[in-house]
Parts: sequence; C-alpha cells; structure tokens
Amino acid sequence: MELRHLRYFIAVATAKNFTRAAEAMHVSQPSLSVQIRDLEEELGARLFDRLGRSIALTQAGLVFLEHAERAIRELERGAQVVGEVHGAQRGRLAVGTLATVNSYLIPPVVSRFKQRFPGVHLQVHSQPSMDIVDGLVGDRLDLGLCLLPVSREQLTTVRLFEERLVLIVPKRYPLTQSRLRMRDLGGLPLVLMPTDYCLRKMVEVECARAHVSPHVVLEMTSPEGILQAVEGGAGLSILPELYVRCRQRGPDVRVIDLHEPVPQHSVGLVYKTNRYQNLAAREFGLLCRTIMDEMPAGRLSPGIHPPVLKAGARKQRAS
Amino acid sequence: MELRHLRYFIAVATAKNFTRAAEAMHVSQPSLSVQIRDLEEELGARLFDRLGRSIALTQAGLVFLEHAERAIRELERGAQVVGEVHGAQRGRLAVGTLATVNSYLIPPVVSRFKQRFPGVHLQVHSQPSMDIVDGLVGDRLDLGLCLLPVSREQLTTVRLFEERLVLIVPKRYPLTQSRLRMRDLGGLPLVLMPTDYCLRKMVEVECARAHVSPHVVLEMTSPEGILQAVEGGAGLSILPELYVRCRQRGPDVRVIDLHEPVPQHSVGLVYKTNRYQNLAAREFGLLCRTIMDEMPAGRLSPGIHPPVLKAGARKQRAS
DNA sequence: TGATTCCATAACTATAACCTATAGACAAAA
DNA sequence: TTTTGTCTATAGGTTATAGTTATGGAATCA
Repeated sequence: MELRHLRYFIAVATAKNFTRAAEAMHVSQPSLSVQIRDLEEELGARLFDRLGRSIALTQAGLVFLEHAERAIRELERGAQVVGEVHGAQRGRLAVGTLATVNSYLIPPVVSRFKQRFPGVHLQVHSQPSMDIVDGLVGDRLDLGLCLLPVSREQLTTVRLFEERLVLIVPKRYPLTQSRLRMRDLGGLPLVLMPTDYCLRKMVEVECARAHVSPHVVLEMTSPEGILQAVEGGAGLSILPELYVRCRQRGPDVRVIDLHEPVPQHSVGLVYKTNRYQNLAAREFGLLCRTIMDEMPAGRLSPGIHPPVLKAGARKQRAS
Repeated sequence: MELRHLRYFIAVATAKNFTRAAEAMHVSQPSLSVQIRDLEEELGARLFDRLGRSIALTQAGLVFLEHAERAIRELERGAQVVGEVHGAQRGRLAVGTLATVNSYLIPPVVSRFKQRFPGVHLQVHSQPSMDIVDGLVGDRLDLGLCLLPVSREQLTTVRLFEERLVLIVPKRYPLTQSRLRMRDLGGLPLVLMPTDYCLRKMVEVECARAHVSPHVVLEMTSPEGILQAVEGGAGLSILPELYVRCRQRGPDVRVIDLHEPVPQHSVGLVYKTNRYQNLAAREFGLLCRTIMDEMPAGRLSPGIHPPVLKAGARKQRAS
C-alpha cells in the first residue's frame, strides 16, 4: 500500500465516480481503476460497489475511508510541523555562553531573537567554556559562545570579534595612570578566576609573554563576584573591556587599559560540525554579529576591533 | 511523499543506522539513502544528522517521526478493521423475510449466525415480499428471503427450497379426510391475506388452475393472526406446511394436505446484483440452505421437497 | 597509518505506474 | 427494440523511478 492508493481512494469516495476522480487526480481513468483494484486486493475486500452509473462505498470502504483520511491528515500536519520547526516558528534552541559575554552581548540578542521567533523555546546557559564544549559535543547545547580557539574536532567555530582585557582597580587604589604595560602587573594583588577557567589561562599566557607572574590573592568564578570583590578592595582584576563598560550600573571601579601587548582573545560561535542548524540557530548566530556591529564604537577603547567575520560560514548543505 | 518514505524513515530512526535499516527493509543502502534524501527535500528540512559513525534525528526529524508513526498505525488499524468487516467480525447485516419463513427458518439460522459472527449487528425485518424487494433496491436491506420469482432487474435470486401449502381447519370442523383435492376448495370459507400479498396471489393462482374461486370470509396480514382466527372458527385457511408444522405449540387446528395439484412455491434468497456481499451476508445465505437440509424430514409430509440448491451461486468475483 | 565502518554518488536495470485504445456493462433516449 | 451516452475494466506499449552494483570519501578505531 502506498499513499497514492489512499489519495486515489479518497478521491473516488469523494467524487463517487472514477472518471471525475481521475480528472481531479490528473491521471487517466484506467490508471486510477487499477490502483483501486490493487488496494482492494491488498485489503482483501471490495471498497466500492460498482453499480451501472454510479458507485457506492461498501461497509469496508466506509470504515477504511475514515482511517485513510486520518492518516493523510496526520501526514499533512507532520509536514506542517516540520516546516514550522525548520522555519523556527517552533522548536528548542539551547545556547551556552560565557558569563562575561552573557551579560553584554546576550541580552540584546535574546530580545531581538524573541521578537523574530516568538514560538521558539530559547534556553541560555551561562557556563564556563569547558562546559559549553562538553554540552555541544553531548548534544545538550545547539550553539555556544566561547573563547577561541576551541580544541575539539567535532566542533566548528566561527570567530565573531576580539575581546580586549582591561585592568580593574578599586576607586581609591594608588594607581593614577590610564594605561599600564603588561610587565608592570608584576606584584599587583589580583582577583582572578580559578586556573581551569579560560579567562584565567588567558591572563596567565599574557603575563608569561610579558615575563611576569600574576600574584593571585583571591579566586572567584563569577565576573560579577570579582567586580564586587575589587570594589570591596580585595585586589585588582583583569576582565573583558566590553563586559566592564557595557554594564549599566555596578560596582564603583576604575578601568585601566593594558598594553605592550594589548591582551585580547577571540570570541566565537561554536557548534557541532555535522549537526544541522535550523533557521533559529543560524539566525541566532547572525544576530550575535549584527549586535556586535551595532555596539556603540564610542564606548569602546581605540584598541577594540569590530567583529571580524562578515559573511556566513555555513558548512552544511543548504536544504 | 509515499508510505515507502515513511517506512524507510521509521526504519532508519529506529536502527539509527542506514545500512542496518536497509537490511531490515530488504533494500540496498543506496536505495534507502536516496529515499530519505527525497523525503528531506520534500519536507524542506533535514531529518537526520549524519555524524561520522552514527546518525541522530534532528528536531524536525523527531517531530515528524511521531506523525509518521501515527499515520502508519492508523493505516494498519484501518486494514485490520476492513478485514474484520469483511470477515464479518463487525458490521451490519439487514435481512428481510416473509412472516411465514421468519417463524420456522429464521430462528435457528439467527442462532447459528450469532454464534459464528457475534460482532455483527443483525437486523431481521419480517415484511411482505414487496417491501423486501423495495428494501433491497433501496439499500435498506442486504439480503431478502422471498417467494420466487422476483421481477426486479437489479436483483439476483437464488432458489432455496419449495414451500408446500396445506389447508388449516378448526379442530371440530366437519372435514375428516387427511387430504383434499384443490377443486374441492370451492365454497369453503377461507381466511386469507389481502390480495396484494404474495401468498394470497399464490392461492388464487392455484385455485384458478383448479377452476374454483376462493370464498374469502376474512382477510388478515399476519399468518399468526390467521391461525388464531381459524382456531376460533372464523373459517379455514391455506398456509405453508413448514410454517404450520414447525410451530412448537400454538392454536389447536387440523392440517389437511392439498393435492391435484399440490400447491407449492419456491422460496429464495434475493440480493442486489451489483452489491458486494461480505462474508457475513454470504454465510447467512449458506446457513439458510444448511438449516433447511437439517429440517427433520419425518415431520414433513411426503410431498415436501428438500432444498433445491446444493452449491453456492455467487455472481461476485471472489475478492 | 592503515583498516574498517558507514553514508553519498553514479550508472545501469527492472519494476510498475502511466498512457491510449478499446471492450463491455448499464441506463436513458429514440 | 435499438441506439446512444456514460460509465468502469482490460490490454499493450511507454516512461518514470525505485531498485541494483560499484565506487568514492569521511570519520572512527586499532
């Protein structure tokens, strides 16, 4: 049995006439007759009584018609729902982001996204890079926003923009200049994330390059907590400039640019290479770039680079 | 889209592997791959993520799977129900019978039938031949038991047996012999059915052949009423022998055989020529013949003929 | 790195759905 | 009754397509 049989059968049952049903189905009448006969043979029962001029459903035909129509409706509905999921009127999108990125980039992106895809169930998880990568590999996340590079093979990355790091000092800390060379960090009391965090590794790499070793006096996992600790005089810290500057209000701290070299790292979109991204996922990525483009340049220090990538970099075949 | 696509899709979703799904479907792997690709193209969305070694359903695939499985189940159920209707585990069977036939033939037939087809909704209408014929033509009845011949063109008849008529007289009526010649009916006070009834016409034809005219003193439509009227002394009557003899108990009357000639008529099965008879209908007809065969010959007078037809006479093509 | 597993693609084959033409059945009209 | 019109069924040829085998390439595993 094939859907063709059902479609023809329903057409005949509706038209109560083979010839007109054949016209409606855009096939010849003999074609349709044969298909109905085959269906009847497969079911082992006559579906129509062929009276001379008109035809009528048998009891078997009558009950089968109900089921055939339900099956067809079920598939139409299925195709519709697939279209909706693909066109992202529905579905789920789980995104993992770093806490820092989460607080300056994600809010406007989410706002715009929900406007465009109100039916999509969006989940944003703020978590360390490692967990994001694991989440992507384990199919718990559809999309990630991480520090680059990401090591895993199964994942594809798309660089979005550079994140520059700045030094955060308490308001009354005896450091008056507006910029500081990396090598001058030596000996300063720092509040950083634990060593397994990307941001911490990043800082250590930059310090090593400047031939100084960071003097860590406190470790905290959340950038929010670090900021407040700095405000409370626990020490200085190094955080992404965008994160610090884009905060509407917050701890009362001073920002000192770092240079020689300017410590910065790439932030990018990460997703599983072989996994098909539906419209919602692709749009989320695009929105991240768009929002970064629209970030008021005036609020950024001169060293900041605007987003790097312009065009899409989809590896998936267009469907 | 065809059911093939759904079946293959479900197989792949179940096996999570194209190669093994192809084996399960008894087709080559490329065949199956192409069909899945075509389905994906028609739906406009990827259904599977092809990871290196294994595969996984996409969101779209997941939601489509539900609908596809429901559709398939719906059709399996439909085929099953058709089988039941055809095999007559279910369905309706409306039979029209003459009142006389109804009282001696139908009870055992119905009893046997309900045993064999407990799920079939059986309707037995006791009505005059004319109404049975109209009911068959108008599709209100599936099967009829009538006096033959039946004139209508759209109907096919199958003769079942001969019904012999006998004279019924009150116990104390001054007629002592056990048989009476037709020509001796002249002048006897008769209780018969109205002139539009087959049995009445039958009697009149037989009387005319014997060159006597019936002296009708009372007309009643039901054979039951006629018997009681005879018992009450309203007159004599002519009724089918089987009907009179097969009554378990009833009015206290005497039966006198008629001869020269023996008045008898054929009773047969009638159905609409073009209408497909399902198993229940065919079995009902067969049961009528079987029951007649089993009728205790000892209780019948010598003139009675056993059922005429032995083999089935189906005009419909076997399905 | 090589072996293995697995899906996609290409080129060919075979099945079967399709067409046209025509026969046969029935109902209405002549 | 015969004719005509209107149906569905059947026959034979054509074409579309699901099927095949052979092969390539990507990813995993030893």
